[in-house]
Amino acid sequence: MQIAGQQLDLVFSALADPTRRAILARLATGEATVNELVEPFELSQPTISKHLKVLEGAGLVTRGRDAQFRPVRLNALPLKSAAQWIGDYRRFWEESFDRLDVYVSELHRKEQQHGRKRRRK
Amino acid sequence: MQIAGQQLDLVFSALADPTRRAILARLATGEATVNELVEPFELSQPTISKHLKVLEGAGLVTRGRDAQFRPVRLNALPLKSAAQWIGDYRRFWEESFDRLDVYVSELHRKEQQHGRKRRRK
DNA sequence: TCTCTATATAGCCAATAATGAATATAACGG
DNA sequence: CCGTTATATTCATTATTGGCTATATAGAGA
Repeated sequence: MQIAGQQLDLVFSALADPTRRAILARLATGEATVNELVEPFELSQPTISKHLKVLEGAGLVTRGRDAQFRPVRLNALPLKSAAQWIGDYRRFWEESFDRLDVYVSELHRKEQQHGRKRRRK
Repeated sequence: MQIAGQQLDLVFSALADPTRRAILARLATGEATVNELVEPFELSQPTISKHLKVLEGAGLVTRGRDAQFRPVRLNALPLKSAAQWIGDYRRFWEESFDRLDVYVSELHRKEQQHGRKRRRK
């Protein structure tokens, strides 16, 4: 989990920034140069380059080379792992399972209350 | 996107830590007290409490009250938004679309090369 | 009330991350 | 070779994070 988890660390933390998510959204419409990615934002070019480095570190984009251009391309594969991880929790948000779960575990908790108090360190 | 995006910021950055993901995994088996969550880790209780605060801030867990216990419960709903966001990219990782896409956009890029050079600031 | 137990808060530290300004590199066009 | 464009790197600054220890609070139970 530590070894495989590192990939998830990188992906999730890359996704935790709205600028980076916007960059990915833009790349979903096709590859772009750095300057094309700078334009829509009020951020400086170095700032965007840095965000791109983070995305690249997470494997979410790849860079090409074309003269002085370094076209940026979406690579969605790491999102698959993220989607799979989250997918394991789908049953917890689907159906009105949520409230039922709360209710059941509430009962369970109350049943265990006595045991809990007895728990030794 | 900024307003709705903040929720995603919180969720993704909460998920970006392996300890917090492990806590969620544990909670998927049922609610737990703070001390029960501390045990499996080599981390101090305050550290776990801090992680719980982050998870709570992202809406991923809720806290109850039961005497001196503050049972922690999974709330997977925010994961739904995260799953939806990621889901928009599914088509990019499914099929062997990836390599094809790269190839196509490579061609496209080369076709546009001349136009790119002419681009004015 | 006194003493456990469970949990939270505060304060501190080291490591990392984000931001902006300035500069460097790299490749084209002439 | 020169000038221009595209992008990266460097620095300095500041903010955030994750961990710790020590202490505080809150409730149970004797």
